[in-house]
Amino acid sequence: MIRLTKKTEYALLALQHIALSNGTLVSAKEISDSHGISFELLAKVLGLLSKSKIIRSVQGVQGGYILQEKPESITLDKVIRSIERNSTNIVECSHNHNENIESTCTCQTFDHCTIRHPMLIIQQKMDELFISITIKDFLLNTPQVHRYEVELPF
Amino acid sequence: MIRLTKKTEYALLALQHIALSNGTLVSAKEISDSHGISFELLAKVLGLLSKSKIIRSVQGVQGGYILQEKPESITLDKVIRSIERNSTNIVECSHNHNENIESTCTCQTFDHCTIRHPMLIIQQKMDELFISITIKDFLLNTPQVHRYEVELPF
DNA sequence: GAATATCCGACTAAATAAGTCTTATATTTG
DNA sequence: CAAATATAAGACTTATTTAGTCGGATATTC
Repeated sequence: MIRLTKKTEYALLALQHIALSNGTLVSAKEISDSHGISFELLAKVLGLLSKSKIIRSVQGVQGGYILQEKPESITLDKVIRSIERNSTNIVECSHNHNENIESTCTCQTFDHCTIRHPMLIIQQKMDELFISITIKDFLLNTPQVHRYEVELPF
Repeated sequence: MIRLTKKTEYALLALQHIALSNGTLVSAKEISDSHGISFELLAKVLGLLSKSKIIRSVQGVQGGYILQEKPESITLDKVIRSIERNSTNIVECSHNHNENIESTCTCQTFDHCTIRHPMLIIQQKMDELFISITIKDFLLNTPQVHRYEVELPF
């Protein structure tokens, strides 16, 4: 199946929630409760988003998460690359085809692969699509509409 | 991961191979041998492509497969829908969101899902992308270039 | 009738995804 | 300082999906 993982889904849900929270810190608990999703799994996802500097975390009582980038600069591409193991590659070898790194490719037909070129084109178009979508697209046409009222870190 | 399955990869490989075979019947063995892939798995894939009328099969000695549609009308979308279990849905519920069928959706937040709308947009754009790519795109810039020499069934 | 090829379903194994649990660390509040 | 709350991180288990294999049936040609 061509499918975003639950982790990525939770990431988008969380980023939307945080973006709509008027620049205040939001805890993992608040997000998991309000969407009825696993707290532990969400926490892991938030950890990954922190590590890739999309959000910033504050520990301790009254701690939580806040965006570290503008919603319109957080692309779906960035989110997926933060969360999913093999980023956005649609076939096993596309990273080898793409970049000139030493191959750990198990594809037996690599040397005479006849679909390498068209696959690269598809890969490129998917990347473009994922780059064109941002968290800003998750803020309109949603149940709540909020506005930033406090100073944000960007 | 966002990834086409090996089955879909094999389907594209096979369709390219058949399209380049001058309208003659091609056996599963020929395709699996020439690309070094599992014969059994490929045979299964070819069965699915036959069932969805993308190719036509002929049993018996000298049997094999032939395209039943023009390369430019065999879209990646059609291929994926023939092969992959849940077609091209990027999240579990997008088919429920899309069509008005009775939901078997396990998503707990369905009734108040805040990312439903943007997800649908993404789904649509991916569908458009997959429809825009056809087997014709797999016939240029490949190692071999052939031309149809015999009458084809379309 | 033998050889070759598709057809089809059951089955196994490997890989990935999803979810849980535990412990550690940081920060605020009383 | 101690308790409470929140993130951080890694090990672990379970479920689901994907990949691959096997065996037997059917159709066609020679």
